[in-house]
Amino acid sequence: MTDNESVPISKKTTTEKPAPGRRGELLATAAEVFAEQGYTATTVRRIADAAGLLAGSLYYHFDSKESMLDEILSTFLDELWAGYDSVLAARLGPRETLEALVTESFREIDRHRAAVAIYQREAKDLAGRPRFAYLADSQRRFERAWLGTLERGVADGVFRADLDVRLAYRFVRDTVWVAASWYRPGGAHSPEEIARQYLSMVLDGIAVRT
Amino acid sequence: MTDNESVPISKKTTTEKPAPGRRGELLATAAEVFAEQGYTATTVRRIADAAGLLAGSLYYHFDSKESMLDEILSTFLDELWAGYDSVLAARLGPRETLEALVTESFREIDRHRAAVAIYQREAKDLAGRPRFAYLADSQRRFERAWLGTLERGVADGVFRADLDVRLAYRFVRDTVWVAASWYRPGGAHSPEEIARQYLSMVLDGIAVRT
DNA sequence: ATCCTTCCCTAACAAGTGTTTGGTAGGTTA
DNA sequence: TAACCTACCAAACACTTGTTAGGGAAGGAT
Repeated sequence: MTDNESVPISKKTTTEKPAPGRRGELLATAAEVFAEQGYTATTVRRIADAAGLLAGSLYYHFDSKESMLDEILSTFLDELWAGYDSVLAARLGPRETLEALVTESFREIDRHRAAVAIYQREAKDLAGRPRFAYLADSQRRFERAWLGTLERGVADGVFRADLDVRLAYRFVRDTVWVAASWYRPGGAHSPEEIARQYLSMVLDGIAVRT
Repeated sequence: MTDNESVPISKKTTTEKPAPGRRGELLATAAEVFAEQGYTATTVRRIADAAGLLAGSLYYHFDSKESMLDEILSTFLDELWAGYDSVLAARLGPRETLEALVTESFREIDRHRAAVAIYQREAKDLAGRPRFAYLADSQRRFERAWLGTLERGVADGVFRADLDVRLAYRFVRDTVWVAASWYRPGGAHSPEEIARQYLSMVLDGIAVRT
């Protein structure tokens, strides 16, 4: 069911974000380890190992293990919503909006692969805690954006009306974001190419038209 | 067609598996907690709490926490492959095989929701450990079944040839199994109904045909 | 009445957890 | 030169983790 392309943890080969200073480097390393092993399964000693320092030294840069996770997720979500908002602000038609959202999503996966993987794994549990309330907020905004686009498309007659819209929403949402679990930046396909193929499947299906 | 293979109705309120005796009850409870919080994040004391006994008492029934996970996953996979194999043995056409596999998958999600969720979350990490080598085996069989069906369909001209088959495989696979993260048995839709709608989207797309 | 099986409890163990404290080497600034 | 800041280490802290050992209550079988 799931792929098993485990990548050995290296010290500095992260293709991740342009990190400002040491703090950013450590965050990128932590994100990589979190994504690979899960948040709770990851010990601060493991992060320190991967970063080349001792566990206690991490606390010079961060308050706690949880605050690392917090900063990783909130940074990602800020950038995600910057992209989404500019798409939504363009007020395109439903189909064009969907296409733009999907493409933007794959670009985010390309840039924040680790953060997306962490989000996928842990968001459901974390959303309950007060500190991570913004995750639940984000989920609601997310649903409004996608579900609204789908409903508008059904009303305009560009999306099929014989489908459960809510089911279609989860379908589209999941198909896009689970890609973070197998996607590796610098692979065979660019984010835009993957988005194009995904959109082709979601919009027109994989069956030959008769 | 409907398998009324006389499954003994347990007196517990869990809609999960038919549990033989106390051991099965405990396994079902553990699966529920694992699915909710993740395996490593779950303490044996938490499982014991949910089951109404003390942590140490679990070790009368099981060797270790890991063996609980093992039994949950292997039991699920055994049943999954029983279903898949009978589908594959029927040697239907590519499209019919795909439909049958998807439908069977949603039935498995319906019956083993917790186990599927655990599998989704942890399989990637576990597959490396020798004890869970069967997870990697299962992944390979899985890929062969789905990818083979898709390739056969392309060769037969029933599936589109202009798509990356490997991408399509991951697309179909993921769309089906991530449903375990939101599906709740006894909800508005039956497994068969969800399968029908998913298949409609995967095969024909969500866009209106022009 | 005795034995045996099933099931659980109490109490502890060693290892690992996130985190704190005090110290220090090296570069930058005053 | 002296003071200061950055980035780290070494060593410990209180706590939680999975797990074990020994014992006992209930009930059916002999």
